[in-house]
Amino acid sequence: MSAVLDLFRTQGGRVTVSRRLLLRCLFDRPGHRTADELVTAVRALDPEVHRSTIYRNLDELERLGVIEHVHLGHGPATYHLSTERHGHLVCEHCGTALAVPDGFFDELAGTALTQFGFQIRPRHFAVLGTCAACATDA
Amino acid sequence: MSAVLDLFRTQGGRVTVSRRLLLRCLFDRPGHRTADELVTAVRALDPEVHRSTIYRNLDELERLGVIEHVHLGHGPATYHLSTERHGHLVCEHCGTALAVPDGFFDELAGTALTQFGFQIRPRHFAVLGTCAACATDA
DNA sequence: GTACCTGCAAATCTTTTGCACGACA
DNA sequence: TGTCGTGCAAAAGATTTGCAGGTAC
Repeated sequence: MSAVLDLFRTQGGRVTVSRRLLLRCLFDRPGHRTADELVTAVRALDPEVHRSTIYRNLDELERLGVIEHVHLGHGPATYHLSTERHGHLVCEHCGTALAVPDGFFDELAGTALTQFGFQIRPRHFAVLGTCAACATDA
Repeated sequence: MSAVLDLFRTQGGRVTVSRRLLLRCLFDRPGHRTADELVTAVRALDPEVHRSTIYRNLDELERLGVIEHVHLGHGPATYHLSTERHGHLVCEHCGTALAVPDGFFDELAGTALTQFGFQIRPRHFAVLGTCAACATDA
């Protein structure tokens, strides 16, 4: 985490209260969090931090490669540390998000590359479908 | 197309001007169109049709299975006839959407099912990445 | 001191909703 | 004639932006 603060400094940026708090929230409880959840979390530490500041800092952290955002379905984007890299299967019926290992998309990546010369980045959007539990219900 | 109009009738619905025009636009020029593009297209035929009516009719057509919407990236959803079923690879750099055959995701679907009991519906979100042209540029 | 960051308010963009009127069957 | 669809206006939800003041370095 202090490595990230250095990253801000070396890129000509500044280390500020809101950036420190946002990073603390991201590192303290890993996983996917929406911008709104992060606003709540940061404001629990300092109610002065403004929503738009958090959006701006999330953008900045993404530009620096520290975090990524993914879309688990309709609704807001979710942010997570780049170190937690995995794909997602999201059930359209119950909303459950299933984390899948990084290698899950390897076959697909190979096919895309050989057939179309296309390098996929398969984690940005979740793959929707029906989970085992909901399939047996139906 | 008249089959769809019958579908409206048999489901207890009505055939109206705006529904007729929306269907004409969808059938006349196939491919992905955003709601906004469809609003423009329908209004070229009848300027009275309201934006919200088109959204409501798109929902209804999707419920009837006539159309589907997909997300090709950030930005608005795109709608297309269910008969044009194919996945998409969207280049993050140039925005080009590459249509891929329906079988493209078969391997992934098998893996998801055997490993997680999860039935994927892989066409709802595009797969992002870098297309061949942009990869050689970089 | 100065460039960068922030709070604030307001705008943006896409989509949804409540309501009263009008039209299809 | 009764129900369903529509236009309208307004709200909703997520995110972005212009600006003027404040702060890290």
